[in-house]
Amino acid sequence: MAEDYESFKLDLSLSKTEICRELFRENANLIRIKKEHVAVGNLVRIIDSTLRLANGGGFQAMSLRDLSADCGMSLGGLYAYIRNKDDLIHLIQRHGFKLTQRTMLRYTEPVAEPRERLFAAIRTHLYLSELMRAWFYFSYMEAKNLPQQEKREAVAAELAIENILYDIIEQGIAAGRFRDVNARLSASVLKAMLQDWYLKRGKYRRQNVDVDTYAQMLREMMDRYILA
Amino acid sequence: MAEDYESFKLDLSLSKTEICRELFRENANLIRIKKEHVAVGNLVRIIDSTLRLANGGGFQAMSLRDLSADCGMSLGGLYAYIRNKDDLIHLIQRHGFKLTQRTMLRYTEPVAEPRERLFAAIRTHLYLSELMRAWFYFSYMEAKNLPQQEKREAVAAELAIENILYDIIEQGIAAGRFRDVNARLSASVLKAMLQDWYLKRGKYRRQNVDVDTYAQMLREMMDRYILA
DNA sequence: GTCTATATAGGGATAGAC
DNA sequence: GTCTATCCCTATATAGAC
Repeated sequence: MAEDYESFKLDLSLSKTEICRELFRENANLIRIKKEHVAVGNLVRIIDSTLRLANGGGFQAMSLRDLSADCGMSLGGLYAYIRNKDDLIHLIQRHGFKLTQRTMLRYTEPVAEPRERLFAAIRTHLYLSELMRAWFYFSYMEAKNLPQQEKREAVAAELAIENILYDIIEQGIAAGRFRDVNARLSASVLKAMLQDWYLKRGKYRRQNVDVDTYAQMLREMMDRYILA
Repeated sequence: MAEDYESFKLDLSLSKTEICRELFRENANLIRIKKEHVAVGNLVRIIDSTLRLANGGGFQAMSLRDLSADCGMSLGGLYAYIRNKDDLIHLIQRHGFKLTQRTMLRYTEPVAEPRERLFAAIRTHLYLSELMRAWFYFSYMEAKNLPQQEKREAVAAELAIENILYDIIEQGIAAGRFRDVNARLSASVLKAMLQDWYLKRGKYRRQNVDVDTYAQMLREMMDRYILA
């Protein structure tokens, strides 16, 4: 994979428009607008505004009037893209998880050596969350406010990401490259450190820690903990 | 300090009533009820319900009508304890930070040896968050929904807790017991792992990981990362 | 496909009885 | 010190014009 964050960005070349285009195609049944170029352009603004407003004061506190004002669309117009307010969370979350899982696999599967593979996983997660900070933050913070069924989906999706880490660690242990640690628990605390990167972004900026520095820190931590 | 979680609980002997008694005394100017035994009893129920309801679906989504029904008090009666809904967050958060900081210092300051002192900090944080899980979870999740001024207070309070970890690590480096790591960054990621304990409590329960197992895991991680 | 106007419900907060 | 009744506002969601 790419050597640093800037190369990763170029390699992935993931624009807001492209993200929303895929999101539109996945949810064509739900969205009443049929012309792709119209729908995608509006979705970009709707989601952009949702993330900004909700990450500021919480999703519940953001009224659809606030949202429509911020994204430059009328209140009635919004309802051509969603059936109700909660659809917005679901839309954003589901696509985020899908994208994360796919990207994690794309950059880890080609790497055979366990230690490098784990590092690739660490970097991919950090890089992607750096690129889509607001998206990740929103998904994390609003997960608990979902209705039962969708909450379970969200928990399951989170677990799927964690399982990618778990599998790498297990594989490393089986290959004798890693010590015989508790792989599940190791994956969990690694995940906690990965998530802190987007949850406390401001703090790390104040510390002058950039994403590659943070990645190196986690690599060293895991190396020391886990290498045979 | 105590050897395990159960001994810690006995040593600290912190009941809901005692927590709310102190909270009442600190906020006597704000609370209109003057008889301590009356006020404390009601505060216990109010806060208990607030934590349960807000941790379920978010603080904004919890109406004061829900709250009054849950805690068995009338809507009008509630307003003798708070001036407005946001007071509830502030009340809970401020006292939580105070209690955490005091408890952390109480159990770490007597320990001179850096490695043991760091372990004492780890265990105290985990134990306290185990004892007051709902409280910690609430404080974390609702911090971002506070108005500017109070949000800054919350960030500062969080930093004060992190600084306790930072100071211990710095001290260990100065004493030559720890490697010359980035102390600030080390404290930050340690904090992330400590917080994951109360943020993902359900996950760890499903893994059959109890608080002392988790504490040992973090001790080993930090040992391997930081020992000279 | 997007708008304005509006229906309907439920929110926070207060007044004043007990 | 606690309750009931109520004020007033803003929320989500929809109807129907353009």
